[in-house]
Amino acid sequence: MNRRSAEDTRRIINDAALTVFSKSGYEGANMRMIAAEAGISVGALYLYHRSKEELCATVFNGLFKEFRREIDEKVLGLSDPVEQIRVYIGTYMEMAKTHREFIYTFNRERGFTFGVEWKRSFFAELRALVDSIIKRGVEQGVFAEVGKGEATKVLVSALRGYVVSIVIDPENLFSADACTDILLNGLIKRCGPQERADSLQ
Amino acid sequence: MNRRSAEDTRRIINDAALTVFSKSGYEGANMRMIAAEAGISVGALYLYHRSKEELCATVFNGLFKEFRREIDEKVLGLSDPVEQIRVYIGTYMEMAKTHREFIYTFNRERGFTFGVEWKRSFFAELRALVDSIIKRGVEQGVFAEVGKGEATKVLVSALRGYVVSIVIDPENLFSADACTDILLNGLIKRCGPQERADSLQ
DNA sequence: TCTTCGGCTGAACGTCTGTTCATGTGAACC
DNA sequence: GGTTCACATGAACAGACGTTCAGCCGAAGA
Repeated sequence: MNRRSAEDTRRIINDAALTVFSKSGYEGANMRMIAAEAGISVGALYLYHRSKEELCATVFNGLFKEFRREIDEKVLGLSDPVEQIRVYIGTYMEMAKTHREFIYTFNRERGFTFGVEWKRSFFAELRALVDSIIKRGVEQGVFAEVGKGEATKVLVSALRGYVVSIVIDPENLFSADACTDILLNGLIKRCGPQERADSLQ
Repeated sequence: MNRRSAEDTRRIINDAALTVFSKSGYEGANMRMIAAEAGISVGALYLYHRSKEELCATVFNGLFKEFRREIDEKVLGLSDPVEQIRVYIGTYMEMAKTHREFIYTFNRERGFTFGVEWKRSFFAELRALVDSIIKRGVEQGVFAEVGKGEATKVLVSALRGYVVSIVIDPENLFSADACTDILLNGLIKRCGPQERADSLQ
């Protein structure tokens, strides 16, 4: 039954691994589960990947690149910082919902310590992107300056918390519009002539 | 060497369990580690707790009560909603830093599925508290109304994301003041006569 | 001194894990 | 038909885990 090419098998394994890791986490998943999901033997996994770690790393790297590409594609073309923030938030939330568990797993899993370096650069890149958006907004006089990059961190944290909520507390999910509204306009009621920017509800 | 009373041993075990679970997570921790930390034998653990699950549940429940008590004590006495939000954020962040890993572990750990019910009620209670603060603020005309409880969810998520950052991305930590400022006043620059409320920087 | 008993020990057990390796299989070429 | 080779198998291994249990220890009462 060696119909399949090595290339096909590799893809099948990667897909199965993504499915299983997403459903069970890194430590919760085991090689037998992945093999079963791929309809393949345990031994075959080791023909394509040196170890569980390396398999997980491969899957993660693919997902990261996809995420980064999509965010860049949608955000970098826009010129209005307000719009950029809105789209960033929307895209992030969409991606998070699509890859729910895996993103969360890779954020958390203790056993997945080898990915630390990638995580750092991943977060750093995303933060740098948001940072540049906000900085430009400040220069244009649209955004207020809050601390040194503190606004970026709060925004990043809100989205990070959103991912957590997806997995463990769905009741806490909010809409992208509401999130954008609050981060842009704040909770305090504005009573001056200045209206809430882009009030969407 | 049976100097100690059962009560003392029970306390020693709970303390050790908190330490080990915090450091290694639920799945990462094992009974031998907890026994070693407590200076006790593995068997003794089972004289006081039926299983690893039950031990973790005990530790978690204690921490939850402490957390809830402290939040209530500091927030409920205040009358100004703005001040309540500020103190809530500050207290939450302080508690999170103190119990870093454990809070995060209990938020996440897949192996810790049995605590799901407690988690739900824990989150529900905290959300209800914030919700009531914001609702009162809206009634008093201090806060703008955003969706149905959406503001609460964004605030909760920002703090939840803060906890995540503590553990996996310390570079993303922000100050309580900055967080309060952004959630209250938003990112958009206010150019009317209305100043940023309680601007702290 | 002997018995009882609360408190404790840690080797042993069964199960599950990541990984290996001797072996099988079928297509493609000689 | 025979050989080669890429692809694949799954029983077996070594280690780690949660849990158990036969037994130890020292104080207190008889």
